[in-house]
Amino acid sequence: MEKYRLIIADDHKMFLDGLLSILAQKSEYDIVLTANTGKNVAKYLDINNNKEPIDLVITDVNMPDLNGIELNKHIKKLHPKTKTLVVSMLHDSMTVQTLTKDNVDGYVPKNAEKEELLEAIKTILKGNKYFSQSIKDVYLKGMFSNEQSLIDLLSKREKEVLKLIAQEHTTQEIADTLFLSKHTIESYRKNLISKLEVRNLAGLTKYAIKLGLVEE
Amino acid sequence: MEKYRLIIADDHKMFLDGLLSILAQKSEYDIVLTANTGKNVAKYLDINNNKEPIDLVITDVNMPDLNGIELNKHIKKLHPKTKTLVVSMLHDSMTVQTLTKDNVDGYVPKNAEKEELLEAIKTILKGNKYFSQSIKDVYLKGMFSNEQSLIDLLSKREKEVLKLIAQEHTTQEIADTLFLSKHTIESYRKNLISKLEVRNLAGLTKYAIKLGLVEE
DNA sequence: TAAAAACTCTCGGTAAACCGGGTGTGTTCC
DNA sequence: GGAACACACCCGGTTTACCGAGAGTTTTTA
Repeated sequence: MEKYRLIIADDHKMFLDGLLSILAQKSEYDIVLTANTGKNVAKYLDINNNKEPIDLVITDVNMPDLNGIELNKHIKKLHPKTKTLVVSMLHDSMTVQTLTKDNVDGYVPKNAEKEELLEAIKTILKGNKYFSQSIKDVYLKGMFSNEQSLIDLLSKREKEVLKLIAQEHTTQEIADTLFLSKHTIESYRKNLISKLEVRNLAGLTKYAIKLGLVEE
Repeated sequence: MEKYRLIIADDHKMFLDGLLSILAQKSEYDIVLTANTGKNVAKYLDINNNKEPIDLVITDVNMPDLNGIELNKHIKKLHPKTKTLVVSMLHDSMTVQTLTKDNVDGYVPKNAEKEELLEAIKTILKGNKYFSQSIKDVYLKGMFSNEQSLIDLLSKREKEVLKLIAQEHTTQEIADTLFLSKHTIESYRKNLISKLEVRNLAGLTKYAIKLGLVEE
């Protein structure tokens, strides 16, 4: 019998060990590689995938170097035959939306039962997609809420300004930094407040964090 | 041979399954209960601990209902013979400081090897403490950095005001809410900005998030 | 019990943010 | 080829935030 070839990527070793324990009981899976960064997975695929293709990469979202979102993008672009399953503890609508947009094959939260994980793996290897109900909920909620397509709600310039705002710079400072008029930055502030439906700088800052523009 | 009686609490079922797989291989441990909230653990201990004492509770920090910090506090107060081991993915200095202050018996990050976890469990059951090197680092860094004892840097009232500030309320609104003078709230703003060494509302908001006073 | 902190309040002034309305470019996409 | 949008800019006016420099009261703690 031909075994399915899997890769697991997660920077929490204990979780990785746990996953390994679970999958090791299943004879049909061959864990080719475990990694704690996305980069290691990408590197492996880039070198070896043509000779011995990988069927499925199971990955976390948060990882150093190359996170799950980037890793998925990389795989879908350069190794389209390799399936991807995201297993993550964070499942905000933005992450879910980005990943589905990037054609991820499945998404299961870490608080799922192991049975569901096995079901997801099986489904994906058959060529179908698998998303946990909670992920679907988040996705739909995101679609119809004010957070709708938060990703491209803001233009590049707006994000740039928002970042500086959240970094505690004043309008004047930002204007100087970007070689723009103070009035321009003031316009951006207005637009941001209205677009993001917040009241003031506090709301803007929270959004900047949510968008990953600034560190907490 | 008398088996050690353990409880595991984590709201990520997959991690829980993983931990179970790892510990099930060891005959000396008896997993009496697994829980996905701190409350369930507390409840179990309160009812059964006198009859059949639990030797060790392994717990995550982030859980609904009753988190790891609160759970540890509860155990140390009402069930002092029961040891506690925190296994968590977040290990900011504040959390570590609070837990050590509350006399936790050990702290291991989730990205530790399973061997280390088993070592930690063994050490604690012998009556000693176990902290991973990375946790010690965080603790020491926290001691000597400007984040020093962030926990009690702010008074209760200051935290209350900071929370409202980060929730996008104006000074006047906060004054009305707390039945205080507008001037008082302005004083708080000033003190907070100076204490937290930030420049404006953006910085305050970020701190409020860091302190867990507001949602992102 | 005395000192330290926390909590409350005052005032006067400046700087910055926020609001509502605009104008005009260029690009992108049906 | 026109609508939609990003991008850049302008203005007057109001509100809020921020700064400095205080002071009195209660509560906690050494």
